[in-house]
Amino acid sequence: MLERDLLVRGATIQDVARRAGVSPTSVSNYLNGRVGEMGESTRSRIAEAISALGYVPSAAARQLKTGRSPILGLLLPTVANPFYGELAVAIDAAAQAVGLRVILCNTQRNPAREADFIAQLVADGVKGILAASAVSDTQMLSRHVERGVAFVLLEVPGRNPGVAHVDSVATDNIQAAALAVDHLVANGYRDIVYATATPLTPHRAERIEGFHGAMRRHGLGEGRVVTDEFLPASPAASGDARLADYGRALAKEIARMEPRPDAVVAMNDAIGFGLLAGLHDLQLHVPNDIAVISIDGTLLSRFSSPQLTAIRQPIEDIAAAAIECIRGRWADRRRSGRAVILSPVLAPGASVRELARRDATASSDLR
Amino acid sequence: MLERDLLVRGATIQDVARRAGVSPTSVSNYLNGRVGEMGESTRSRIAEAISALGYVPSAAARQLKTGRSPILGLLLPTVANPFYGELAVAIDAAAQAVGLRVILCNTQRNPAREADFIAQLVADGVKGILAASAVSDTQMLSRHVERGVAFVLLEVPGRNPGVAHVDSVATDNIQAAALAVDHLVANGYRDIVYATATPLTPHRAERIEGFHGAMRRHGLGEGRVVTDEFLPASPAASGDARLADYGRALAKEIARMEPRPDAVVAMNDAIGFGLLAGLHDLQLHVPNDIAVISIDGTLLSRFSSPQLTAIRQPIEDIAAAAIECIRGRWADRRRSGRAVILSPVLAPGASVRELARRDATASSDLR
DNA sequence: TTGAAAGCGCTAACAC
DNA sequence: GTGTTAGCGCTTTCAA
Repeated sequence: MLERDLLVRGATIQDVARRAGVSPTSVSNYLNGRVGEMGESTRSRIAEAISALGYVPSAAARQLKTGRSPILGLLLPTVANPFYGELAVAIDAAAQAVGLRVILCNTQRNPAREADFIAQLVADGVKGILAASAVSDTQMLSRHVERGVAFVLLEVPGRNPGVAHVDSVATDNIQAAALAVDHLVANGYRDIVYATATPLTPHRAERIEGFHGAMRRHGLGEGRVVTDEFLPASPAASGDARLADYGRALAKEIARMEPRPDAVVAMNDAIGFGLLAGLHDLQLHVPNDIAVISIDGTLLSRFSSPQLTAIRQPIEDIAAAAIECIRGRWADRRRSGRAVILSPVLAPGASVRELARRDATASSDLR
Repeated sequence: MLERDLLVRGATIQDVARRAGVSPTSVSNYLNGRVGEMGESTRSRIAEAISALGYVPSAAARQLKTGRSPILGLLLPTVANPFYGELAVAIDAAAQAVGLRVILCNTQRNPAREADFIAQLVADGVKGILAASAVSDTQMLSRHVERGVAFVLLEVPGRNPGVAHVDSVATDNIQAAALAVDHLVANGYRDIVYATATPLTPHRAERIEGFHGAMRRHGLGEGRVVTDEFLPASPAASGDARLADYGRALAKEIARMEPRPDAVVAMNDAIGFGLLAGLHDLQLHVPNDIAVISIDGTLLSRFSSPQLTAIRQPIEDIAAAAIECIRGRWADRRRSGRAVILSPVLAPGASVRELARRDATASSDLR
């Protein structure tokens, strides 16, 4: 009868204590790793009782008592977008590694959904929120921060979340675009254009800025930017499929330019993808007639033909830094806000012709 | 002082009751929608107090008391795979619609991770788990089911989860492959091959079965299957990128066949994608020289050039059915297990030449 | 080194 | 209609 009860309801810390012939306090100490000053026999009897009863501590009770929760909220536009999908996987893994779980919130870039999600998460007792979807309502943000919720803003443009005690982690967009240009210039390309979609979000604007800066630095002028102002603003949900079509349209525009550029930097993989398709339709060979390099370097860039050369965001590092920020703030709520800016890296593909393929292993062996 | 305390700690149901001049019971009733037999003034005073205090009920306390939790666990291989990404978005939306949240668990198809995730979820008090990653340990499964956790198995091959009181939702794989063949035959293609990757999981085997069946039904013999037995089993994590390369290799094999087939059905979008790339490399035009149709119909299929014609899994319906199953089982733990099999649909693209494009609107108007 | 007891915030009997 | 009360399972002083 009692056995049966335990089976259905689950054993409690009391049951374990009774079976081990100790007090609930000792079991609690055991569970929380305070085994240093505990008798050997006590410890082993507790261990036996726990496994015999199949005891699992109740997270709800623990949370009610401590006010802490091992669950994080992750807000992003949509994991159907491969970039955010990869980011979600990396964050899930980084969270797991330190015993945290992640609630997924696909906001579809809708501020109302975003606010709803945050309210729910807070009601659920979540004490850490990672937001890759721009949190627009800074008042609400700081209200939650006051109440002890740690926020990390991901992929925010600019270097400042604008709210006290909020951290941020982002890839250096300016550097990303610059790296793309550097790679092209290093391989003999000179007439480089930048292909971007509208609207020019701050995020996208930064990449353009990086492009112009790098071109100037190489003494190649400002550099031309190709964009299609006439494309109607796409509904957020289907935005991604649109971007590829859009890249295809941009390919036509680029092919018509006089003189025709010899390389193009794409705002992201989807645009790069579309460019590849469009250039192919126009019988232009990549990379012999024109090179393409894209920013982001998601899984998607591995699917194209030729495989896209890309500037890859360090997704794993972003994830690790974000989790680190959350835990740091839990440890010290009052520490000042920090902005972590990470460097992107070149992910070689086959859409840029390389002058000399340097043999990294050999040269480092020689030194 | 008290004000300040409320700000930091959050108001409780007691605070609300005191401010409204009623008992906690009434507030609880109000919160849980039992407002039918409640005085008008009581109700409005509670509402005022709640908003004045910014009161948010504690999910932990509620869960501790009721044993229920508004959070579901979602196990899948990885949301970096666009198919699972889309599935996750659909499930998140369906869950949101009925006030539930979703914890994301990327198992990478690793049984150990899977078991860990489930143990954690159960410890968190989660009472509903959706698993698109095959749950192999049926003993563990039924143990949790005994304790009141509702399970829904997603995309399981075959019609039977094999555990009592467990539901399943899946697309009809046999029908999916058959639909692909039907569409090709209806458009004049006869010599059709099926391109698949190894290992032949039950899931993949069903699609092959559907292919053979449809070919026979059309009097076209068994139909040939192309596969590359020599490809080493790929590590789960990078499996997706590999599949595209694999499709590219299969294209060569298909081009070499005597006689050369005029159409190919791809096991999934990634393979279809690779085929497109490989056929392009071989100077074969799609769909003029050879048609390609893929199964799944994810966002990915919209990115290719030409856009892939695909048999699309009804992802939104899968999500809705899954959430429905969970709630149904919560309502009646003892109801018998059910298997929901959903039909896929044709998603037209440009990789199959269509004999006659029928004008659906016109014909339906005439009838 | 271990135990007793209070209470986290909520819900659900059960009184009034 | 509304209020009183007893826990849900855990952690954490404080005592022994």
